Amino acid sequence: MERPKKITIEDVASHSGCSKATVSRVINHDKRVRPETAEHIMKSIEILGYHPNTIARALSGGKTFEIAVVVPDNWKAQPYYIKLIDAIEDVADAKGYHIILKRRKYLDSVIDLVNQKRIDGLIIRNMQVTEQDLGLFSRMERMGIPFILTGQPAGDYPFVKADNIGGGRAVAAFFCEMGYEKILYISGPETHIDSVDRLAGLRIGLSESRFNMENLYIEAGDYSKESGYNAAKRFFSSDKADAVFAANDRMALGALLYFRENSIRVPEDVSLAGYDDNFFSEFLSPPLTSVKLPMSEIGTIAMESLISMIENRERKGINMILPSRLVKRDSCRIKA
Amino acid sequence: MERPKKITIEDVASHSGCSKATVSRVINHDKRVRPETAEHIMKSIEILGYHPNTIARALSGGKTFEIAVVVPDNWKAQPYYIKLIDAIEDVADAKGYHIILKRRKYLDSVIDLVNQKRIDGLIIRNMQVTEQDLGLFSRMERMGIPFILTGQPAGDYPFVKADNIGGGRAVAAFFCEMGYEKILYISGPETHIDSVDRLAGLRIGLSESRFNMENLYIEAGDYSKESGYNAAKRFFSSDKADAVFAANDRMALGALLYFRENSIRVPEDVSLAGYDDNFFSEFLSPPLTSVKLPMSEIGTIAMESLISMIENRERKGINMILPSRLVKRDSCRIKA
DNA sequence: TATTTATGAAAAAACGTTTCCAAAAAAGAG
DNA sequence: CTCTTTTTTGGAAACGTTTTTTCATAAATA
Repeated sequence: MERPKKITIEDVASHSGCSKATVSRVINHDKRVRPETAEHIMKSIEILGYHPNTIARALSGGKTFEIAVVVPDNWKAQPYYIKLIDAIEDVADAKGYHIILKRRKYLDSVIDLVNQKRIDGLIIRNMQVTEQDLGLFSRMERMGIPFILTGQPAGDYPFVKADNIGGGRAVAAFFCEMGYEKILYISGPETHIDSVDRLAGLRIGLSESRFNMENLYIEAGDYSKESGYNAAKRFFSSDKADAVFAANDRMALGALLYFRENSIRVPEDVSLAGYDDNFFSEFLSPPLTSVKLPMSEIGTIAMESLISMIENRERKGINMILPSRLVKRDSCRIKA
Repeated sequence: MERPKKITIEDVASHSGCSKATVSRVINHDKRVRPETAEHIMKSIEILGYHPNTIARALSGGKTFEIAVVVPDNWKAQPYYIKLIDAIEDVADAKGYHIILKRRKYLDSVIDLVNQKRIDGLIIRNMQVTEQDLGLFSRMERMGIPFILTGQPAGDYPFVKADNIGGGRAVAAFFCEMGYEKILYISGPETHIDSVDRLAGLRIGLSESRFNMENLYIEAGDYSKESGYNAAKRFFSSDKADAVFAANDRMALGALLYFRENSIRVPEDVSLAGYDDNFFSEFLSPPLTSVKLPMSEIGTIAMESLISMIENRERKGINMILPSRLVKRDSCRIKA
């Protein structure tokens, strides 16, 4: 149980014959210290193996080098969040930051962290914007704690998000290229901007290819596997289409299950595409065509931007929309 | 940019007419303060809306209420880690702790946190034990920072892990029940204790059911999908078996792909089981029989135990092995 | 009644930084 | 060489707690 005897700034001061103040200035790269003095102190630091105590630093009004990352409660359902977090951590570590992970349900505890100034900033993955969110946002703004949204933009706070319109458009272009003439879109909840944007993109892309809009049908879902199943059932029990585009992969999976149960072959009888490029998509049979979200890029850019806001006391953060990529797999086939 | 004026212990002291020391004692439930005084102070705290500053607390030698959770570099491949983390966070939040997430590759930064006493404890998911790990473990022990392993036990440090032997045994019992008489085990890396344990469990279970051990075959893999594919290919190109048990789901998936390519029907021609009950297992066709790891339970117990070590200054942590559960799905069928 | 012992509360020291302010040293101007 | 300006440095306060020490009062013992 040996106590290795903490080396403090005091020790460095006495060893180098300077004052604590000067040593502090040296470690913080304050330019108003004579170069020779600085070098001398650096040597002492080296010899003693001194490392500044970050807690004391934080107390004295400095930074904590911790940021919070808030993910949705059910992030388990979307393993791509791991990519987001990994990217954030990569940037964070390079700059000496640590990340505190929080699910949305524990927002109260995040608010505590903010009030206590225990974090230098936040990255929030918000799928919708509640009153509580807005309260938190404005409080953070008042307290001067920077944050970045990586889900839905809100107010004019900084955000980094995926281009859902572009994704829908890419699917449309692909569908037209494959010769589909009758298309079913399975939507998410009406209030959910992602689903709305994807549909908007789909419409834009279809128009661009002179698709006859009367042959675009829409069934409502709620992002769940079951709702995808039911949407497919509602439509296909009395009708048929060349292709189905679901607003997310889980609904696409639901539709796939319906097709399988009813001997509708994919892609021979109907082509199918989803969105998110969820973990399981490539393992389905047939592997599912989907749109891959740029989660790594979002994480990287969000974190870089956040750090820049923290370190340069920038008030204004970025607004950025990153392109998504269509991943073509066997669930779509050219129409004969 | 209004500064809401921080309320400190000083304010509470003057408002209540007591000293900072007494207020501090009240917040920390020190019993040597007269109940009436305590109540009076509590009222002041209530009125002023005082919340102790955790950074100052930490500096003054107290706890930080932060713990680090270390996951493997490629945790992305194993989405069940999210369950582990969620369970840890649930317990943590209830007790007022925050979790700092770190991948194994950033262990240096974890060591910094330890040296600075910026965390009260750690939960480490370690798949193997390196020199660097052992160094960290012994340093933490010297510094009196509690930690718990949730992967491989090492030294006699506390751990919580899944029962791999029991899982293998359950598969064996199930296989015998289904009437399989010739079985292929696709192993993981030889050095990997999980795979070894699963095989050991398989052997135990088979013996218990008087299986003829000469009909147990083994092909080596390395946990990757490709290695599963190749293992299946090596064996089935010149032989056949009633059932295949892969040491993890990804290899089972690889085998499944081989079978599909070679028109070997699952489960009609061969039954298949994996391990981990990975996210995609239930979405395969056929859905894959697998062994589900008790990740939530591991997380809960690890965190509860860690907190108990932290708060009671317990030296000795727990050693615990939690049962795994066989999840039967359509990839296995009774042998005619 | 005088002396010791508990008990409750205040004052002060400690934790390790940063930063403000003033003093000292160096540099520049005349 | 003196006076002013600028640069560099040191002392001390501040950050908000916990903890140790000290002190006073009330209760208990002699």
